[in-house]
Amino acid sequence: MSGTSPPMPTTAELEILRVLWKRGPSTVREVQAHLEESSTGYTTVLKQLQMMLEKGLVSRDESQRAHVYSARVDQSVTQRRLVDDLIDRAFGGSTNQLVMRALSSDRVSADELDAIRDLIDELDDER
Amino acid sequence: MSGTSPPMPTTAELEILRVLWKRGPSTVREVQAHLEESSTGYTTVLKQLQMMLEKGLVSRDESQRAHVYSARVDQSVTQRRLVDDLIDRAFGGSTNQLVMRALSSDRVSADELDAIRDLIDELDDER
DNA sequence: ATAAGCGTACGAAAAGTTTCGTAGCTCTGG
DNA sequence: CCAGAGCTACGAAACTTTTCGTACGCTTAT
Repeated sequence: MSGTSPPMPTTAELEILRVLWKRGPSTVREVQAHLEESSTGYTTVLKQLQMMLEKGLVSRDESQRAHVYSARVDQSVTQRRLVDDLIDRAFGGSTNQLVMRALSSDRVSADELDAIRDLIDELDDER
Repeated sequence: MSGTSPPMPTTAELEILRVLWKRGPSTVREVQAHLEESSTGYTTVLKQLQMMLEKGLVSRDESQRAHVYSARVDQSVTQRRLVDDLIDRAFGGSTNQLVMRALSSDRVSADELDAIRDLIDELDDER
């Protein structure tokens, strides 16, 4: 079988994945139009998508003249992998410390704190 | 003044910083000995530290034959920057979502959840 | 039928990252 | 005094990532 999961997306690849996650299957031109940094040239985006196909990060439908690309990796799984990677690289494997660091930033509203509290209560029950 | 803060550390640089944060000022050899991937060659570590000096990530004391390097960037500030960067790149700027994603991973113990709950209560009071 | 437009494929430049070989200096034990 | 060990400095190879130019094919509107 093919056990190996696709590699971690690079920064540019992640930007593209975010467009695909948000919009669903899209052509190169559509992806390019919806990139934040839409200054990125058309062929650049095309090339990126071709490389991402190679890596298994996206799939494509070639039945139309303009190929249609779809994310092949799940958003939540990818986010999880990125977070876990950062936890390992910068926090010595402690999820806890990452969360503390993220929360002590003064950008989280009271409502959001409530939502997190609820999640913690839920998780707590499971343990 | 010199407003510009040092650039974000790369993966290899972060590994070295982690040693310096943990051990305090160290020689190249000491850093190399304490790297997880201690298979890294001596001159590789030396070169890294020289580049990090150039970038302003570390400082060094040359009063001894074996130069002594110190982290010049704060651990918590660096962690914050890395987390913020990931929040922007992968979570559309939502600290909240990153925290939720990190917590729903089943690696956090009940005690740790308690600690986070306490932090949230504290933060909540401030708002 | 033909030029303009839009699409893919491909090669490769430019920049950043990681790694190490080699040269050369200084200190120390025999 | 001299060989060897230990250190720094430097250059450059091997990769990866990002970006784009160019070539070429298909479709269509005049």
